[in-house]
Amino acid sequence: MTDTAPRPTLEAVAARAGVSRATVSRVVNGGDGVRDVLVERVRKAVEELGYVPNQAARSLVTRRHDAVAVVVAEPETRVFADPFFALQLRGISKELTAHDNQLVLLLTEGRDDHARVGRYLAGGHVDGALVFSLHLDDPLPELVQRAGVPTVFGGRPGWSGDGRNVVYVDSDNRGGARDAVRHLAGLGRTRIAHITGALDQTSAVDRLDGYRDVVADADPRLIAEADFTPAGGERAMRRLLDRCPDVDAVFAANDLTAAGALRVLREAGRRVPDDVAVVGFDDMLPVAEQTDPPLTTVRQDIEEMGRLMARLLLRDLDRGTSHEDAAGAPAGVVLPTTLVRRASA
Amino acid sequence: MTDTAPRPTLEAVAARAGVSRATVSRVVNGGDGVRDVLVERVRKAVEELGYVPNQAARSLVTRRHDAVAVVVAEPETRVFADPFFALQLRGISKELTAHDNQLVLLLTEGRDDHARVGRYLAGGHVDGALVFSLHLDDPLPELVQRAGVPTVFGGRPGWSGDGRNVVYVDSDNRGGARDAVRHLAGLGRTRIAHITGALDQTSAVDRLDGYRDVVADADPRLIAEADFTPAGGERAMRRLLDRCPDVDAVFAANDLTAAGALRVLREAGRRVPDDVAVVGFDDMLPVAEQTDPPLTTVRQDIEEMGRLMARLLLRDLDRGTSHEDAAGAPAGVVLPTTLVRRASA
DNA sequence: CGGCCCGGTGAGAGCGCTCTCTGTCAGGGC
DNA sequence: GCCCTGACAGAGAGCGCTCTCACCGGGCCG
Repeated sequence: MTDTAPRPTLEAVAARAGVSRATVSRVVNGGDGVRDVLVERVRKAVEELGYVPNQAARSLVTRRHDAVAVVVAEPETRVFADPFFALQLRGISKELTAHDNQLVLLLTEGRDDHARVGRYLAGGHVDGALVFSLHLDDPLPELVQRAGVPTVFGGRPGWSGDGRNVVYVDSDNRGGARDAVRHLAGLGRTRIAHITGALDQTSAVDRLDGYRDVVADADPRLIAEADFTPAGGERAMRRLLDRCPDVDAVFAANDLTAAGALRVLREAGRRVPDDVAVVGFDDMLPVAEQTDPPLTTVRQDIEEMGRLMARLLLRDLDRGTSHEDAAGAPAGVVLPTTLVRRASA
Repeated sequence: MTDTAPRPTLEAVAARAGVSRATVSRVVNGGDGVRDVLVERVRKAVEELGYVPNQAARSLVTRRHDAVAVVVAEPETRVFADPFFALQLRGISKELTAHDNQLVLLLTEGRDDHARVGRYLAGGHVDGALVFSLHLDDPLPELVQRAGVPTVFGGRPGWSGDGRNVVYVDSDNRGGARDAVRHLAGLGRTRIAHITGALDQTSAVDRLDGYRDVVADADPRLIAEADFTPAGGERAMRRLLDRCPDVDAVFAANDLTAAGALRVLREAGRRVPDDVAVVGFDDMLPVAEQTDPPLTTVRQDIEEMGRLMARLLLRDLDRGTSHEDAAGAPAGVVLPTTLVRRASA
């Protein structure tokens, strides 16, 4: 019962339409150079038989798969703790779908898995790859590049790509950080602290750089290193309060960290934003809106990032193995951020 | 330079090893019935040439793809607002990877997209599908079933599957809800309210049923309908406070809703848990741990759900088109939940 | 009026693999 | 010594599609 009726082939459609296989193929693939009468006849036959081309057979000869791999390194990290990834994926999916490409998801689980991913990509199962790799020392980018698959990275990879130009899409972490700190300064704050993210990630480094751009002469004690987690934020805030009791503003590397800081400030009896103003980063909604007070933060258009990554990759694929246009192609695209004002600053 | 060197074929490996294509094929696919000497020779040739089988060619003849589609309906909803989906995906990915299957992600964007998904599944590009569909009236499950692809659903679908047995994996929403309410009762609370989730989703219905199991004679005014959002939780809590000022406990259908309720309670000057105890559902970490006070809630093993879905599907695929074993196969697998005690109840 | 060109069509050769079927050789039973 | 058997190896026929190339006829140029 469940037996799948043998799927109709090109041959079957050709027979029914009274034409050759070649003609059916032409019609199915756009129908250029075929008389309208025949196009119509073929279309009808396709319809009646419920013909769907066999992708495997097609790929075998075209060497195209119309499929793109999305590689996410070490999902145990931050990636999975917030909707960031899901949103990006959605952007990617939309763009790929619009161009009739499939999305093959590859989640890596620890170092051993890298080899598997490398093998898969080198195996030529997909036309290109979209790679998310957070850590500076991650071997994945290089591995992917070596596999010879056209690739676009999500976030600036901490890797220069031995000569080849690395294409990536990132948020303007540095600019966003600058905006956040300037906002704080504009509020008249003079002792502005920064709780960093995990500094083995470019986003954290860039945000720190942005902070420094504005507070060039920052008291080094005003910078506390953390790791993008709430607990890390708490610890950092305690340290900060301890060594600089006069701190009157905090720019946290992300919302989770800011939430932790907020809690410590409340415990310490500091009023937010009156005594200490706080700004986060990400605009991670379930958190930013739920904190007390709601968090002023820097928003990035995450879905658009995903979309752009896909668009960049597809463009590359379209013009073949991105030959000598290295000079012209933009290596990195940086998306703007916006400051979202809520109650915390 | 970027030109991919022509990938070695079976033929090439055969030539190098001095055997026939058939023998290489046998070795690559397990190597049964081939003398050890030859196996070794072939292995060496494969290694030296860096041979990777062409999946397209293989699929063409085996009609197997070793790929599974994961279909997520309408990611605009709750699915994408929390790490739920990401965790499930991770479980699925782990299981699929362990069995050398690829994960093709299909996100649907509105109704029109259903057709696309149906076409894709019917097109025989994947061996099976894992489908997440939240809403009772979602046409997707039926569509997928009609496509004739072996399928496992995530969450109990609100659809009986005209005769065929629908396989799904779900959390014990009803049992978890019972535990939550019993916990509240055990605390001596007598006016226990329930803020429901969106009742067009089976999870919300099941949780409501669980509540009713324990508070059989519940005052109907103690039940306030919401929609799984924080804002909905706020509104529901206000209504509750309004019509039953003597409420001394609240079981919210999820953590987000509970967070909203918490805020309204604080505004209203009710102390939690002293005046009103609150329990959530999901144990959605960024929220449950950040609320004030931290939320007592019902945890579900989300990653395991994903894993189990994949396992069930692969089992089905292994024994061919799940023929007449309908009677024996379990239609639904329900995973247990556990109550996580924090400060709110 | 003959040769040419050109849009439109069909024939056929693979793409790289699997799998059946045939062939071979060694060993054992009679 | 002959035949049968069993364990391996190889030959070859496709899987369903694309794409090149040959072919055919009609309009056009000379």
